[in-house]
Amino acid sequence: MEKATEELIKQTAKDIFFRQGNLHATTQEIADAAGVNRTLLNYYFGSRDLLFEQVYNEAVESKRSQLDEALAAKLPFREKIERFIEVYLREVRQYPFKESFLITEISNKDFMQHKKKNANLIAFLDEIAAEMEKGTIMRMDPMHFLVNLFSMLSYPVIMGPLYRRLFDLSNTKYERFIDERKDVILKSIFI
Amino acid sequence: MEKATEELIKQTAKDIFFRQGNLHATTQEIADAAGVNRTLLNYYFGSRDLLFEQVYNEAVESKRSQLDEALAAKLPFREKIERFIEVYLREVRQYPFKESFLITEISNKDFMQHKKKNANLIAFLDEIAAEMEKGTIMRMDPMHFLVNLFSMLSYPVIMGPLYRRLFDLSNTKYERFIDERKDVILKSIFI
DNA sequence: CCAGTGTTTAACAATTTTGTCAAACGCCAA
DNA sequence: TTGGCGTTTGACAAAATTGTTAAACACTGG
Repeated sequence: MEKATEELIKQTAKDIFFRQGNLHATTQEIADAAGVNRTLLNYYFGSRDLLFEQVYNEAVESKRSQLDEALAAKLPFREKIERFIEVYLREVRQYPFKESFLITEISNKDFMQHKKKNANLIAFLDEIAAEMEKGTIMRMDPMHFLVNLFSMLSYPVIMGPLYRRLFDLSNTKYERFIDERKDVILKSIFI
Repeated sequence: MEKATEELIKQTAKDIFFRQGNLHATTQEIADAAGVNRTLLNYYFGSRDLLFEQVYNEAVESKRSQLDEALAAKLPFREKIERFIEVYLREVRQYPFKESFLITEISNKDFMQHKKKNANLIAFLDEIAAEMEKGTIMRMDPMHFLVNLFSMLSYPVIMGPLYRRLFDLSNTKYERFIDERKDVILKSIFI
């Protein structure tokens, strides 16, 4: 019942994919980084693809539950948004390549179980609509409101490496830039 | 001087990477899709990596020039933004995985030539600042304004496959959703 | 027509990556 | 201590991917 190694391998893989951004790492690279024999990947996960599948599914699931949790919090609307931004930014800065990995993998694989439409999400969309009635945020399809929020949060971090070059920014400058995002987003969203 | 085949191969590669989203396509897959012998990839490009490098560089360059062109247009601010949104949306819908490809490749390679900071970009940032003075858009660091715009444009398309699953949306529904983005973004940006 | 030049192909070789298996190891319980 | 069981390892095999070469081909200019 020694799950430590299995977990170590999986965590190492996630670190390589999500943090270092080495999106086509080989099993050898993962094993080396974890300090174990490559055979163990097959022993515990069967094959490279199955390891990827597991990592992928857990990443999607963690994203989903993270979103769920944030949306279900018993807080006033604005605070809820603020907390969500903080949580999301922290996560996306820790694992800047997580969403990129999901995108590169989603095209190939088709193993995501189709779950029922999220109840918390529906409730939160209503909450957004109510807030529009109150006039604290702009009127639009609540779905667009949510997507705007996600976009402004994720995109600058995901595309950091690209825009740093496109705009010729230094790393420290870009770091500072990301730090400012929370306030910018709040100002952009609330009237 | 028969450049047709070389071009065919390169275009096919771009189609596979940027449109189909097969971000780790093999040389064989590319050759098959182009209907040519795999050896030609080596004949024209030397190696797989050099082909990737060329595709990558051209993608970055096209993005840069597309941006440049839009920013340099002699148009009133709002129309300039509108046109930019249209051009960008058309591009990003035609090649939804282009930016994802750039992100997955940028980490490995280091072959991008470092160009001087874009003059048009600087001019446009001033233009944005002037517009804030006029009060037609919200006050913030012009860089953030630009990033907000990029984010709201790109992210929903890039992450389409993911959020379609996360939110359990049908394809046609998501298509319609993207269609609405232009108006939503304009409403979100202009006061 | 013919030589020459650039293009394309098939067969082969090399490399890289993944998968398998039997044996060795370590640890706990009988 | 020893037998058993899950874990780990190294050596090997298989598969997949990329790179190379010589020859066939096609076309053009002389």
